[in-house]
Amino acid sequence: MNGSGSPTLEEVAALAGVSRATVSRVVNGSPKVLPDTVAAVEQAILQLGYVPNRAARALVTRRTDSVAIVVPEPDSRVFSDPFFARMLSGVSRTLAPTPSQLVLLLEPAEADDQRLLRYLRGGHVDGAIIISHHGRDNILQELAQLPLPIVFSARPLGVDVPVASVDVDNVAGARTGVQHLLSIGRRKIATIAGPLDMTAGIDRLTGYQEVMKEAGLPAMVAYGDFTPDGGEQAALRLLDDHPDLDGLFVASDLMATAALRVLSQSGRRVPADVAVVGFDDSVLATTTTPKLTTVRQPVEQLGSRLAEILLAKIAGEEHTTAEIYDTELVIRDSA
Amino acid sequence: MNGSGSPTLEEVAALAGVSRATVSRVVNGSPKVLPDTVAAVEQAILQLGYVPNRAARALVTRRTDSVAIVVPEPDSRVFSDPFFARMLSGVSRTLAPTPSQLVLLLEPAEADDQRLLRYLRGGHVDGAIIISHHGRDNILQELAQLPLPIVFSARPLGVDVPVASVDVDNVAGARTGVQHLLSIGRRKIATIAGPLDMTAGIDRLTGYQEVMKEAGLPAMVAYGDFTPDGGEQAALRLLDDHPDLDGLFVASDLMATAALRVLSQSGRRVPADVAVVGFDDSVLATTTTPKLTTVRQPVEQLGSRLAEILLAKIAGEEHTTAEIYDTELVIRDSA
DNA sequence: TTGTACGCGTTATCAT
DNA sequence: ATGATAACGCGTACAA
Repeated sequence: MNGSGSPTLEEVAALAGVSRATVSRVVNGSPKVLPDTVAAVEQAILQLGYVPNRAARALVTRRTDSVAIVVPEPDSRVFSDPFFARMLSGVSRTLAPTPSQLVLLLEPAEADDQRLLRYLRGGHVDGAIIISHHGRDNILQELAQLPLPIVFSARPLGVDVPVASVDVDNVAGARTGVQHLLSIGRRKIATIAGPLDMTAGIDRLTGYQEVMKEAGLPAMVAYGDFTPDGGEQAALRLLDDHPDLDGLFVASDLMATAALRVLSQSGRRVPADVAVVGFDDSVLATTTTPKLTTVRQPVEQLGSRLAEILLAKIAGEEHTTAEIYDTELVIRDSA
Repeated sequence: MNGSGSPTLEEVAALAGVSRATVSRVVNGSPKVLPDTVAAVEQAILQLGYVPNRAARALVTRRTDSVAIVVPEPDSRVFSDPFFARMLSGVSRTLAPTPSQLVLLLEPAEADDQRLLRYLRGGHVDGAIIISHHGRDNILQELAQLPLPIVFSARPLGVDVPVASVDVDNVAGARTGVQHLLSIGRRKIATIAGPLDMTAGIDRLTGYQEVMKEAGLPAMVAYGDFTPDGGEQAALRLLDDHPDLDGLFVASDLMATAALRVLSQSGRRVPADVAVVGFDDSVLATTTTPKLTTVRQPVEQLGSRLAEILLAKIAGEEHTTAEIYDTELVIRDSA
């Protein structure tokens, strides 16, 4: 026993009557150790409750067995959206059976980008997953160029080097949603789009615009910022400008919930007067009245895949492609 | 430069023309270093982009500068509730200015408790925050007895040793909510309680029962599991058993949203026919129709305080008391 | 004030 | 198959 209470390799070796090296081999599953020796060592490990010292190991292997999940967003919007928790859940699920631990790097207050970059460059983690929504400054570009395995949760805006990323097909998802509104007979279809400094905002708007154009219908757009407040403002503007609209495609469930409320308060029935389609299929979608018809993104799966790719990159594989996953229309009561 | 690309103390020393030890002193802010020397060293550090190797440092200091946030819940309910993200945000906020990193320990699949305990005992982190909702098995008891600074996010059920914990006054919060229903003239007040293996479930029910008893009114209770589905089932049962109820106190916003929907579908108007009060003040509360009146818990603050206490314990302070924070009634449209 | 020298617990190389 | 032994990068008595 050393001072800190944890037994060391040395002590296990002494108890098992072998050398440090042999114990190390057993711990790391080396094939060339006599079964008898293995048994003796394992017995000693059990008896002492030995746990390898990660710091010592990291020092020599130059691997930390930990990966970072980075949220380089100074504002707390990320947290109010259930999206983030689902992502985390997915990442964690594929990391669980590996030795890798999840280190959370958040930028809660004013952006101290240099600190973040220093940390990532300092060899404290083996790789990083970037959950970023905005193309803020050029932090994404700097992250992309780090000499460290990195994957992005969405095609990072304004980055001109090839990166690995995982995302849903936002354009196609939006198309599905708008087409559904068309298919149930709506013609005066407006959209509440997300901010244009996020790929999700841009692409979902594009999908809406494409379908409307193909149908020969005029586009009606208001912008929100993916928050309930933003959704509310946008919905009010829309009703003001186009009181006769009969369909509404909203770029996120969080904003859609607010829109539903605004519609209801304006005396409109959903879906009878105005049919509403959201985007995400978050927990929120089933808490509204009526339940929200929405475009589901498989967020947990994205997170899971993100982790898989990162692990592969850490293992040395090249990977600089954008993986795109399909969305799925979930029809409930609002459209 | 060594193989990994990061410069070492040695290289900084060479460039600055001093010894390793002196550089180390500068890095760690030792007071007795000549200003000139400090300047020279800092210049060298900057020039080389030196970052201390955390593994090497941890090896000798026996501190890891990282704390764990542990969610020993095998099911994913934690993630569907915005509560968790807010907690994380609070913890992260007070950790940000410190050197400590946040390590996330989740138990996504079947509980591998021993693995978790081994990890925590292995000196990989300096301390841990336990976010636990259930009194599952005796994992909490085992955690509480670990030779490691630990704080709990709520008074842990079934633990008979003194522990440090932070929570809101759930009894008082529930009382406030129910009293509000009384104050607006409701007399047939039911509750949707949480599960009785969580302190939040028990205490909020207690608060409800106390107030009802004091008012000489009969209690009407249905149980949910803090999910929307559970809330829906409970609401249906309640309406079935007590079709004439005019007030409803729901132990969580997530369940309350479902209850609102059930009430609406049953043809009842909220708050005209039935007034509803939730608990949490999560993002959900403003997404419903009508907006939810609810008992706010300062979740970010709890997380923040949790981190503060943990840091203090790591620094050597004793701390085994339960800190209780106040809730606040947020009156919106549902009651 | 600064430098020397040792030890932290592990892996990896090289003998045996 | 196993055992010495040398790194890994850093902090810190102890010396100077």
